Amino acid sequence: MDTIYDVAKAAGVSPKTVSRVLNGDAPVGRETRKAVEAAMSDLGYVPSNAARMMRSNRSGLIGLITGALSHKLEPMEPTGLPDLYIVQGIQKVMADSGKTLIIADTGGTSAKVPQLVRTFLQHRVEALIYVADYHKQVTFDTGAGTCPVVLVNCFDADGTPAILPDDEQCQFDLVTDLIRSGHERIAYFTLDPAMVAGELRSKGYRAALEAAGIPYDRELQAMARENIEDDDGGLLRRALDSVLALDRPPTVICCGNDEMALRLYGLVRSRGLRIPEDVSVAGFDNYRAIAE
Amino acid sequence: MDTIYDVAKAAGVSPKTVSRVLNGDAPVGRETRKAVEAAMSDLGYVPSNAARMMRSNRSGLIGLITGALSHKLEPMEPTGLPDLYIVQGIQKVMADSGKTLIIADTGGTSAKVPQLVRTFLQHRVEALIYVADYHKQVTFDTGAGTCPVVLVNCFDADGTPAILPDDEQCQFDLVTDLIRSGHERIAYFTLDPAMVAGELRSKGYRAALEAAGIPYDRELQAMARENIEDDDGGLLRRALDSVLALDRPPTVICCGNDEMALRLYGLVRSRGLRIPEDVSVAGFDNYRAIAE
DNA sequence: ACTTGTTATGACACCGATGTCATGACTTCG
DNA sequence: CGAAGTCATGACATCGGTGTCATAACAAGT
Repeated sequence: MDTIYDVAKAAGVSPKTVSRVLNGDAPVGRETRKAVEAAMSDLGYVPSNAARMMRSNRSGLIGLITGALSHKLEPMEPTGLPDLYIVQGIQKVMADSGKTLIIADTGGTSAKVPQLVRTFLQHRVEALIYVADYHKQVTFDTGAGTCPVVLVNCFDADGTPAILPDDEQCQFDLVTDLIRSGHERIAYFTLDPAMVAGELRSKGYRAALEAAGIPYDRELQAMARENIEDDDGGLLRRALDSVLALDRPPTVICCGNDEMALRLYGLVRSRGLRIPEDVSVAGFDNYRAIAE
Repeated sequence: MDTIYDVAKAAGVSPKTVSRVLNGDAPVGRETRKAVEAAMSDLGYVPSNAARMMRSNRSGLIGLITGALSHKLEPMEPTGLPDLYIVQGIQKVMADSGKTLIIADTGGTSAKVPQLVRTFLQHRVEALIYVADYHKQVTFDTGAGTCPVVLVNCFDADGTPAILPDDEQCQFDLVTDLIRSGHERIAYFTLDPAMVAGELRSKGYRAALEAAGIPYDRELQAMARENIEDDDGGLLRRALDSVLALDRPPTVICCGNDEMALRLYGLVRSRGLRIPEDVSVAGFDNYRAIAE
């Protein structure tokens, strides 16, 4: 692998001039530039990022830590925009802005995170991004490092910059839409209350009802958590039966996430009800696979 | 960010000794080592990979180019082990062996590849891995670079090292298994003949029949390509009808991939046939999502 | 006791780029 | 016409580690 010196010699100029051609940070004579460019392509020269970085202190690297790669094996996610999509979007933006993204997967266990952070710091990443698999609170420790961190789909107690889905607003919009379509009896099956998204969406749900002047009916809201392993779906079934047994059953049921909606869909039909004539089912996350 | 010199000063030793502690490439006195380690953790020292690499010429980076991230948006893949799984596996191996994986996504268009390769070469990756979305032939140009390349799920004309699924052997094994289970009339619905995997699997299919002494019946093999956009499923339907109309219809139908199997499954049932009493359906790729 | 070998350590150059400063040629303006 | 400014270029130090070699202390073998 040849260096900037080889190029300089081939072009009959000084290394610094080659550097200037590379970076365009200072004027270079037309003829000189052409000679240098010719030499570079002749030799198949590729500048070394390592050397460049040593002097300029800009690595051009962004470290991304996530579990998106591994947990995609289980197509079931608690809730939210699938993190793989987020990773994808980030990758695209980085490529466009000339940064190189280093992706490390936690493999599901957050125990590996410090090790991964360390590796990234060794590569002097300019920033660290942590993408959580669903909206939640985390603690993310860079270990005394002073590297900028951005949390995506999660937040911590220290006020680290974070990008979060606006669950409350979205749920508000969804319910408002339903009301506008003529629904008045709107049930809402919530997620595990420990989940941040669930709480926020509940707020959005109630706010939308209030805004439309529809009284909040406790009986129309039920916990039907889905992401607990030993839940065989009984909660969801009981929740469905209880709202259907009401004097004024709901005309639409909102689910905490799409996967719940999918299962509810099956349950409703097995009760002999038609969708959407008898009752509608609304999801939230809009998985592409499930939407199909 | 402090350097090896700061650590050396704090520990009262020479920089080289710190380096030795870091790399363990030469004996270091017990006391000295302890002092250095204390200094390192005191200062929160993280070695710079860039500097290390300059001298030692080992970047510890592996470049991976794929479309796995982006095309996962469409859960439908022509055939084969989903490449995301492959990427995942590679990531795991790399992490274990102390290498850092840089992943770049092509975003679906291979036009970006040269640019990505260039970026990776700038980072002086120790090897390049290209993971194709399905078993096929490609041309992968490093642009005069002398970087080791490994192709996964694809191959090129130059004999570049490649890791490929053994489609022929697998199909052979599958059909042999079916024969062992008592099947004799085994239909095979192939993929687009332009696909490498399809061809190989056909060979495996015929080889298995031959090995078992079952004559190959042309009428039991039909092309029912699935991955052509404007194919509305008519090919598959016609293929099914034609084999069912035979004097001795098949007792099992092998599909070129799982997705085809899934659709066939639906078609067969809509014909009023029971599975597996009347006819069995065998897939190939074993998608986890679909298997469920 | 003397050579040889091993252990522990430091001095110094070097990897390949870029930042800083210097220099020479040429313009421009009062 | 001389001072000041711009353009094009090169010399040289420097970033933070590691490879090479030198050196000193001490143990072991003859």
